[in-house]
Amino acid sequence: MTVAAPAPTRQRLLDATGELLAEGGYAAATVAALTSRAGVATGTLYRHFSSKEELFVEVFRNLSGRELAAMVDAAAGESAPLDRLEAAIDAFARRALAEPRVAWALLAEPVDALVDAERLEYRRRYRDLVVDLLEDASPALAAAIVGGVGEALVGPTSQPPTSPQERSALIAEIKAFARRAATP
Amino acid sequence: MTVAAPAPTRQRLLDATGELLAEGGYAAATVAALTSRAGVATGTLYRHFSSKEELFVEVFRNLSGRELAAMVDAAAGESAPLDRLEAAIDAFARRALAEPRVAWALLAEPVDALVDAERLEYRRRYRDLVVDLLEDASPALAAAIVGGVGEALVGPTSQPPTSPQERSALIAEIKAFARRAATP
DNA sequence: AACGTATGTGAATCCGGATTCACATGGGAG
DNA sequence: CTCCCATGTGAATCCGGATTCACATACGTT
Repeated sequence: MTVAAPAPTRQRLLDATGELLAEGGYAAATVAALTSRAGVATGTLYRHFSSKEELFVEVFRNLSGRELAAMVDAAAGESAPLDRLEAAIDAFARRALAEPRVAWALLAEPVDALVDAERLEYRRRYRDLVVDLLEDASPALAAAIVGGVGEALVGPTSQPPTSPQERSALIAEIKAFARRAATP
Repeated sequence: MTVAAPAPTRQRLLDATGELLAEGGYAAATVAALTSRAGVATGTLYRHFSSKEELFVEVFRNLSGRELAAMVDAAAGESAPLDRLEAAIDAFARRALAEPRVAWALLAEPVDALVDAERLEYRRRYRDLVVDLLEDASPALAAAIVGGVGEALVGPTSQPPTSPQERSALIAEIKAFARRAATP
């Protein structure tokens, strides 16, 4: 007796939106484009979500949750605080470089108010994760580490994706940065 | 010989936009609002700028240039690389905390494409300034330092403005962070 | 004075994309 | 068999803010 099993259509809308996001960011995910990719009419969106924004929020939440989980997971394998931080950053960096468009959409790309609020929430979680991994680091320091990793990786000044070697070098450098910053 | 001529219209438009920006961000600076504050009709904007975006770009450029200049200036008083970095960050942080709305508008607030491009440019300059102050630090490290300082100061996770003491403590913590991160 | 150019005006218009709604359709309940 | 509700459709509509443009006005030039 499955209660509220998500209608296939609903899931197709979520999937289509995620795909469009990964390809061309929020700008590419218009109602016309995403309903068409999901194989439904525009009006159908509103049978499952009260607005486009709400659909976006759900997609955003799913994607962000996955990233956070991957970091927590990676950190679980280590026991020393600095090693945990490094493991989490390693996971984050690898994933971000593998799917740069998604990373950009989650961390920095301009969107509407509701999604922005959601992003705020997730930034806080990243920060709190760092506070946690380092066993009660100050929030400001944790924020600086999160911001530093983010900027170096997907910030507007970061170089476009690199060759495998350069990629490894970048990740190593970012981890070294974080370790120094976190070392009292 | 004109004496104390009233600010020309073009300048009044720039000023009005800057004020609105400092008060309510880009969202508050609609064409209707800013022309009204400047005391002219909407159409007048287009006698001096080819579009609203261009007006914004000019305002943005002025404000950002001022910030960058303040940092360069502050750094000029020091001779050791780490001291120069610290002085520049100190100047940046004090100004950002004094005018948080402006700092947010310059560093992070979502806007349109043209302004975004300008912001990109200025982020690079901040980064390059750090590369320079540290005498050829790697761009990635410089970006991480810039990102870290920015996030801790005006990022979405940073606490709202604090009391004078808390403010000093935050600045001190950020400087310490940058110093550690920049120390080989 | 007559003309030309720069500047100002603001209601009308445009514009792109989200949202609505009158009209299907299908399948389960009574 | 009929009714009802959930779901689907897509053209029409709405919406908010930027942009245009026909009509002043001021002032310098000839």
